[in-house]
Amino acid sequence: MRLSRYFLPILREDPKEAEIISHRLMLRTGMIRQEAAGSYSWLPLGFRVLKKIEQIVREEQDRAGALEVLMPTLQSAELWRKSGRYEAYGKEMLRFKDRHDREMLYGPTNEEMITDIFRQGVKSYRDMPRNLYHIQWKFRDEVRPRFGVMRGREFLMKDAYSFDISAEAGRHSYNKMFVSYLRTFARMGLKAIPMRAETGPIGGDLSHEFLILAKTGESGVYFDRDFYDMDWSAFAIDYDDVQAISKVVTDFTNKYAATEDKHDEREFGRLVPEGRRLSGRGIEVGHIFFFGTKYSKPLGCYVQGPGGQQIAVESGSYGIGVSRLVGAIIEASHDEAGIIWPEPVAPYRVGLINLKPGDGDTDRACEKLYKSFRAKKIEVLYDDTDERPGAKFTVMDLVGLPWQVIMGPRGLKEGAAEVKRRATGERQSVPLDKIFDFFTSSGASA
RNA sequence: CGGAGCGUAGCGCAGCCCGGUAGCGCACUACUCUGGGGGGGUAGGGGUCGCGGGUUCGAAUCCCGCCGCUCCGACCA
Repeated sequence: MRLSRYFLPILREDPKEAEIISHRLMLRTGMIRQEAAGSYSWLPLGFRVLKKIEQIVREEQDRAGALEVLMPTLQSAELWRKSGRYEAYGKEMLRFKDRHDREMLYGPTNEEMITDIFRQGVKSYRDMPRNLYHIQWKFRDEVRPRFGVMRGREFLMKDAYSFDISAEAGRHSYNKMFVSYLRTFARMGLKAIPMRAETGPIGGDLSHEFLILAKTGESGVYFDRDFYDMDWSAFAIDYDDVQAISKVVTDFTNKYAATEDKHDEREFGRLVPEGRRLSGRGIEVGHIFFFGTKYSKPLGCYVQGPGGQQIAVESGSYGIGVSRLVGAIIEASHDEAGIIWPEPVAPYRVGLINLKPGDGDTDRACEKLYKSFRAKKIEVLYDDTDERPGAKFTVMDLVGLPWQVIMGPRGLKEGAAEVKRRATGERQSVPLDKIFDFFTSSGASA
């Protein structure tokens, strides 16, 4: 993409409402625009990142055997009455009436609807287990939206729902999601620590939150330093291998990690040696629950077992805050100059900078580079504008693309471009005919 | 929902106390000097002063009501 044809409304000054860094940077780089309290439009740059995160989530859900569906944002009150949550959910649920005076709501979550879908489609234990998920906009009328997309009222969430014939089988479904979450966050360059959690209005007794550490996190967290030394990448595990999956979960849950609501100072002291006790702030990016028959029973979701008996389905639900992750990643990865995108979620991999737009030779050289990048499927944002002649600040640093290829008359004379790595600031001169080797070899991998 | 505060150009703000019909910086447009990183010069464009009512000869400014937004606490992907 050429910057001269892009929609990138950069702000030179910090909008006053943005208190935390991710919100500031998202507004300043023109990723989002606020429409109302806790409600944002996603502009081209931000939307690309959102889509990348969504795609990673999707791939890992699919890998774990979940099946993607899409349920509507609007639901009727009827099902929620059956589960008893229509009254229980409170003012967070946005309610309204349609033209026929039917009570409707904008879905804050989908346990009722998916349970009804499953109930209608599956009658036999032979069709179990199943896990259905969708990635859809939710609305929760938060008392106090804040922190940009981190606590919006309208947000994009991946929610998966598992259906099993027994609690034991359900436990494996839960474990699969647990492991897939570790993989999902790791692919985005995040270490999301699973912590024992409150179950809140979803209900159930088995639940973990996944939190990433950030100074601006909303929850206090206490955990064992050992988490840092664990292998966060090697989860090439067969999801049907019940033992192996269970072992990963055990490894990640038998170390102490708790949010402040669940924190027990005495246990912390007993289980974790002093030198390994860490505390800080965390951002919740995922939350998984196993709630058994809490919804299947009131909603009449039963299947026939091998002996012909009716069995209430055992379920769990598994959420990832997709839009929140955009902010969370920035919280975890930025410096004074701006965002530092981890490669897998970066809106573009390379920023190509023409230092002297209008100069024929330089223009031609940059143009050639730009076209070659595109031909090689390397995502590139080409700054071909003539907006900031004497600038000390760079849009590219602010926007935080992993790599910058800087090209000017001097480089042209030397037959080389300067390649800058955003994360470290390290620069090197790369001969023009070696540029693509550079970006396809391991030298330029994340 | 309790407490605090703010709505004036795209963004950041001044003007309001002491009423006289709107200003600054950045951004934007044109020309120009520039050019290894928020640069300089000249000339410009852009505002229902959140909305409604009231007081007044006259309201951004005073009074009443409403709406929106932000921050601090209790709740949450």
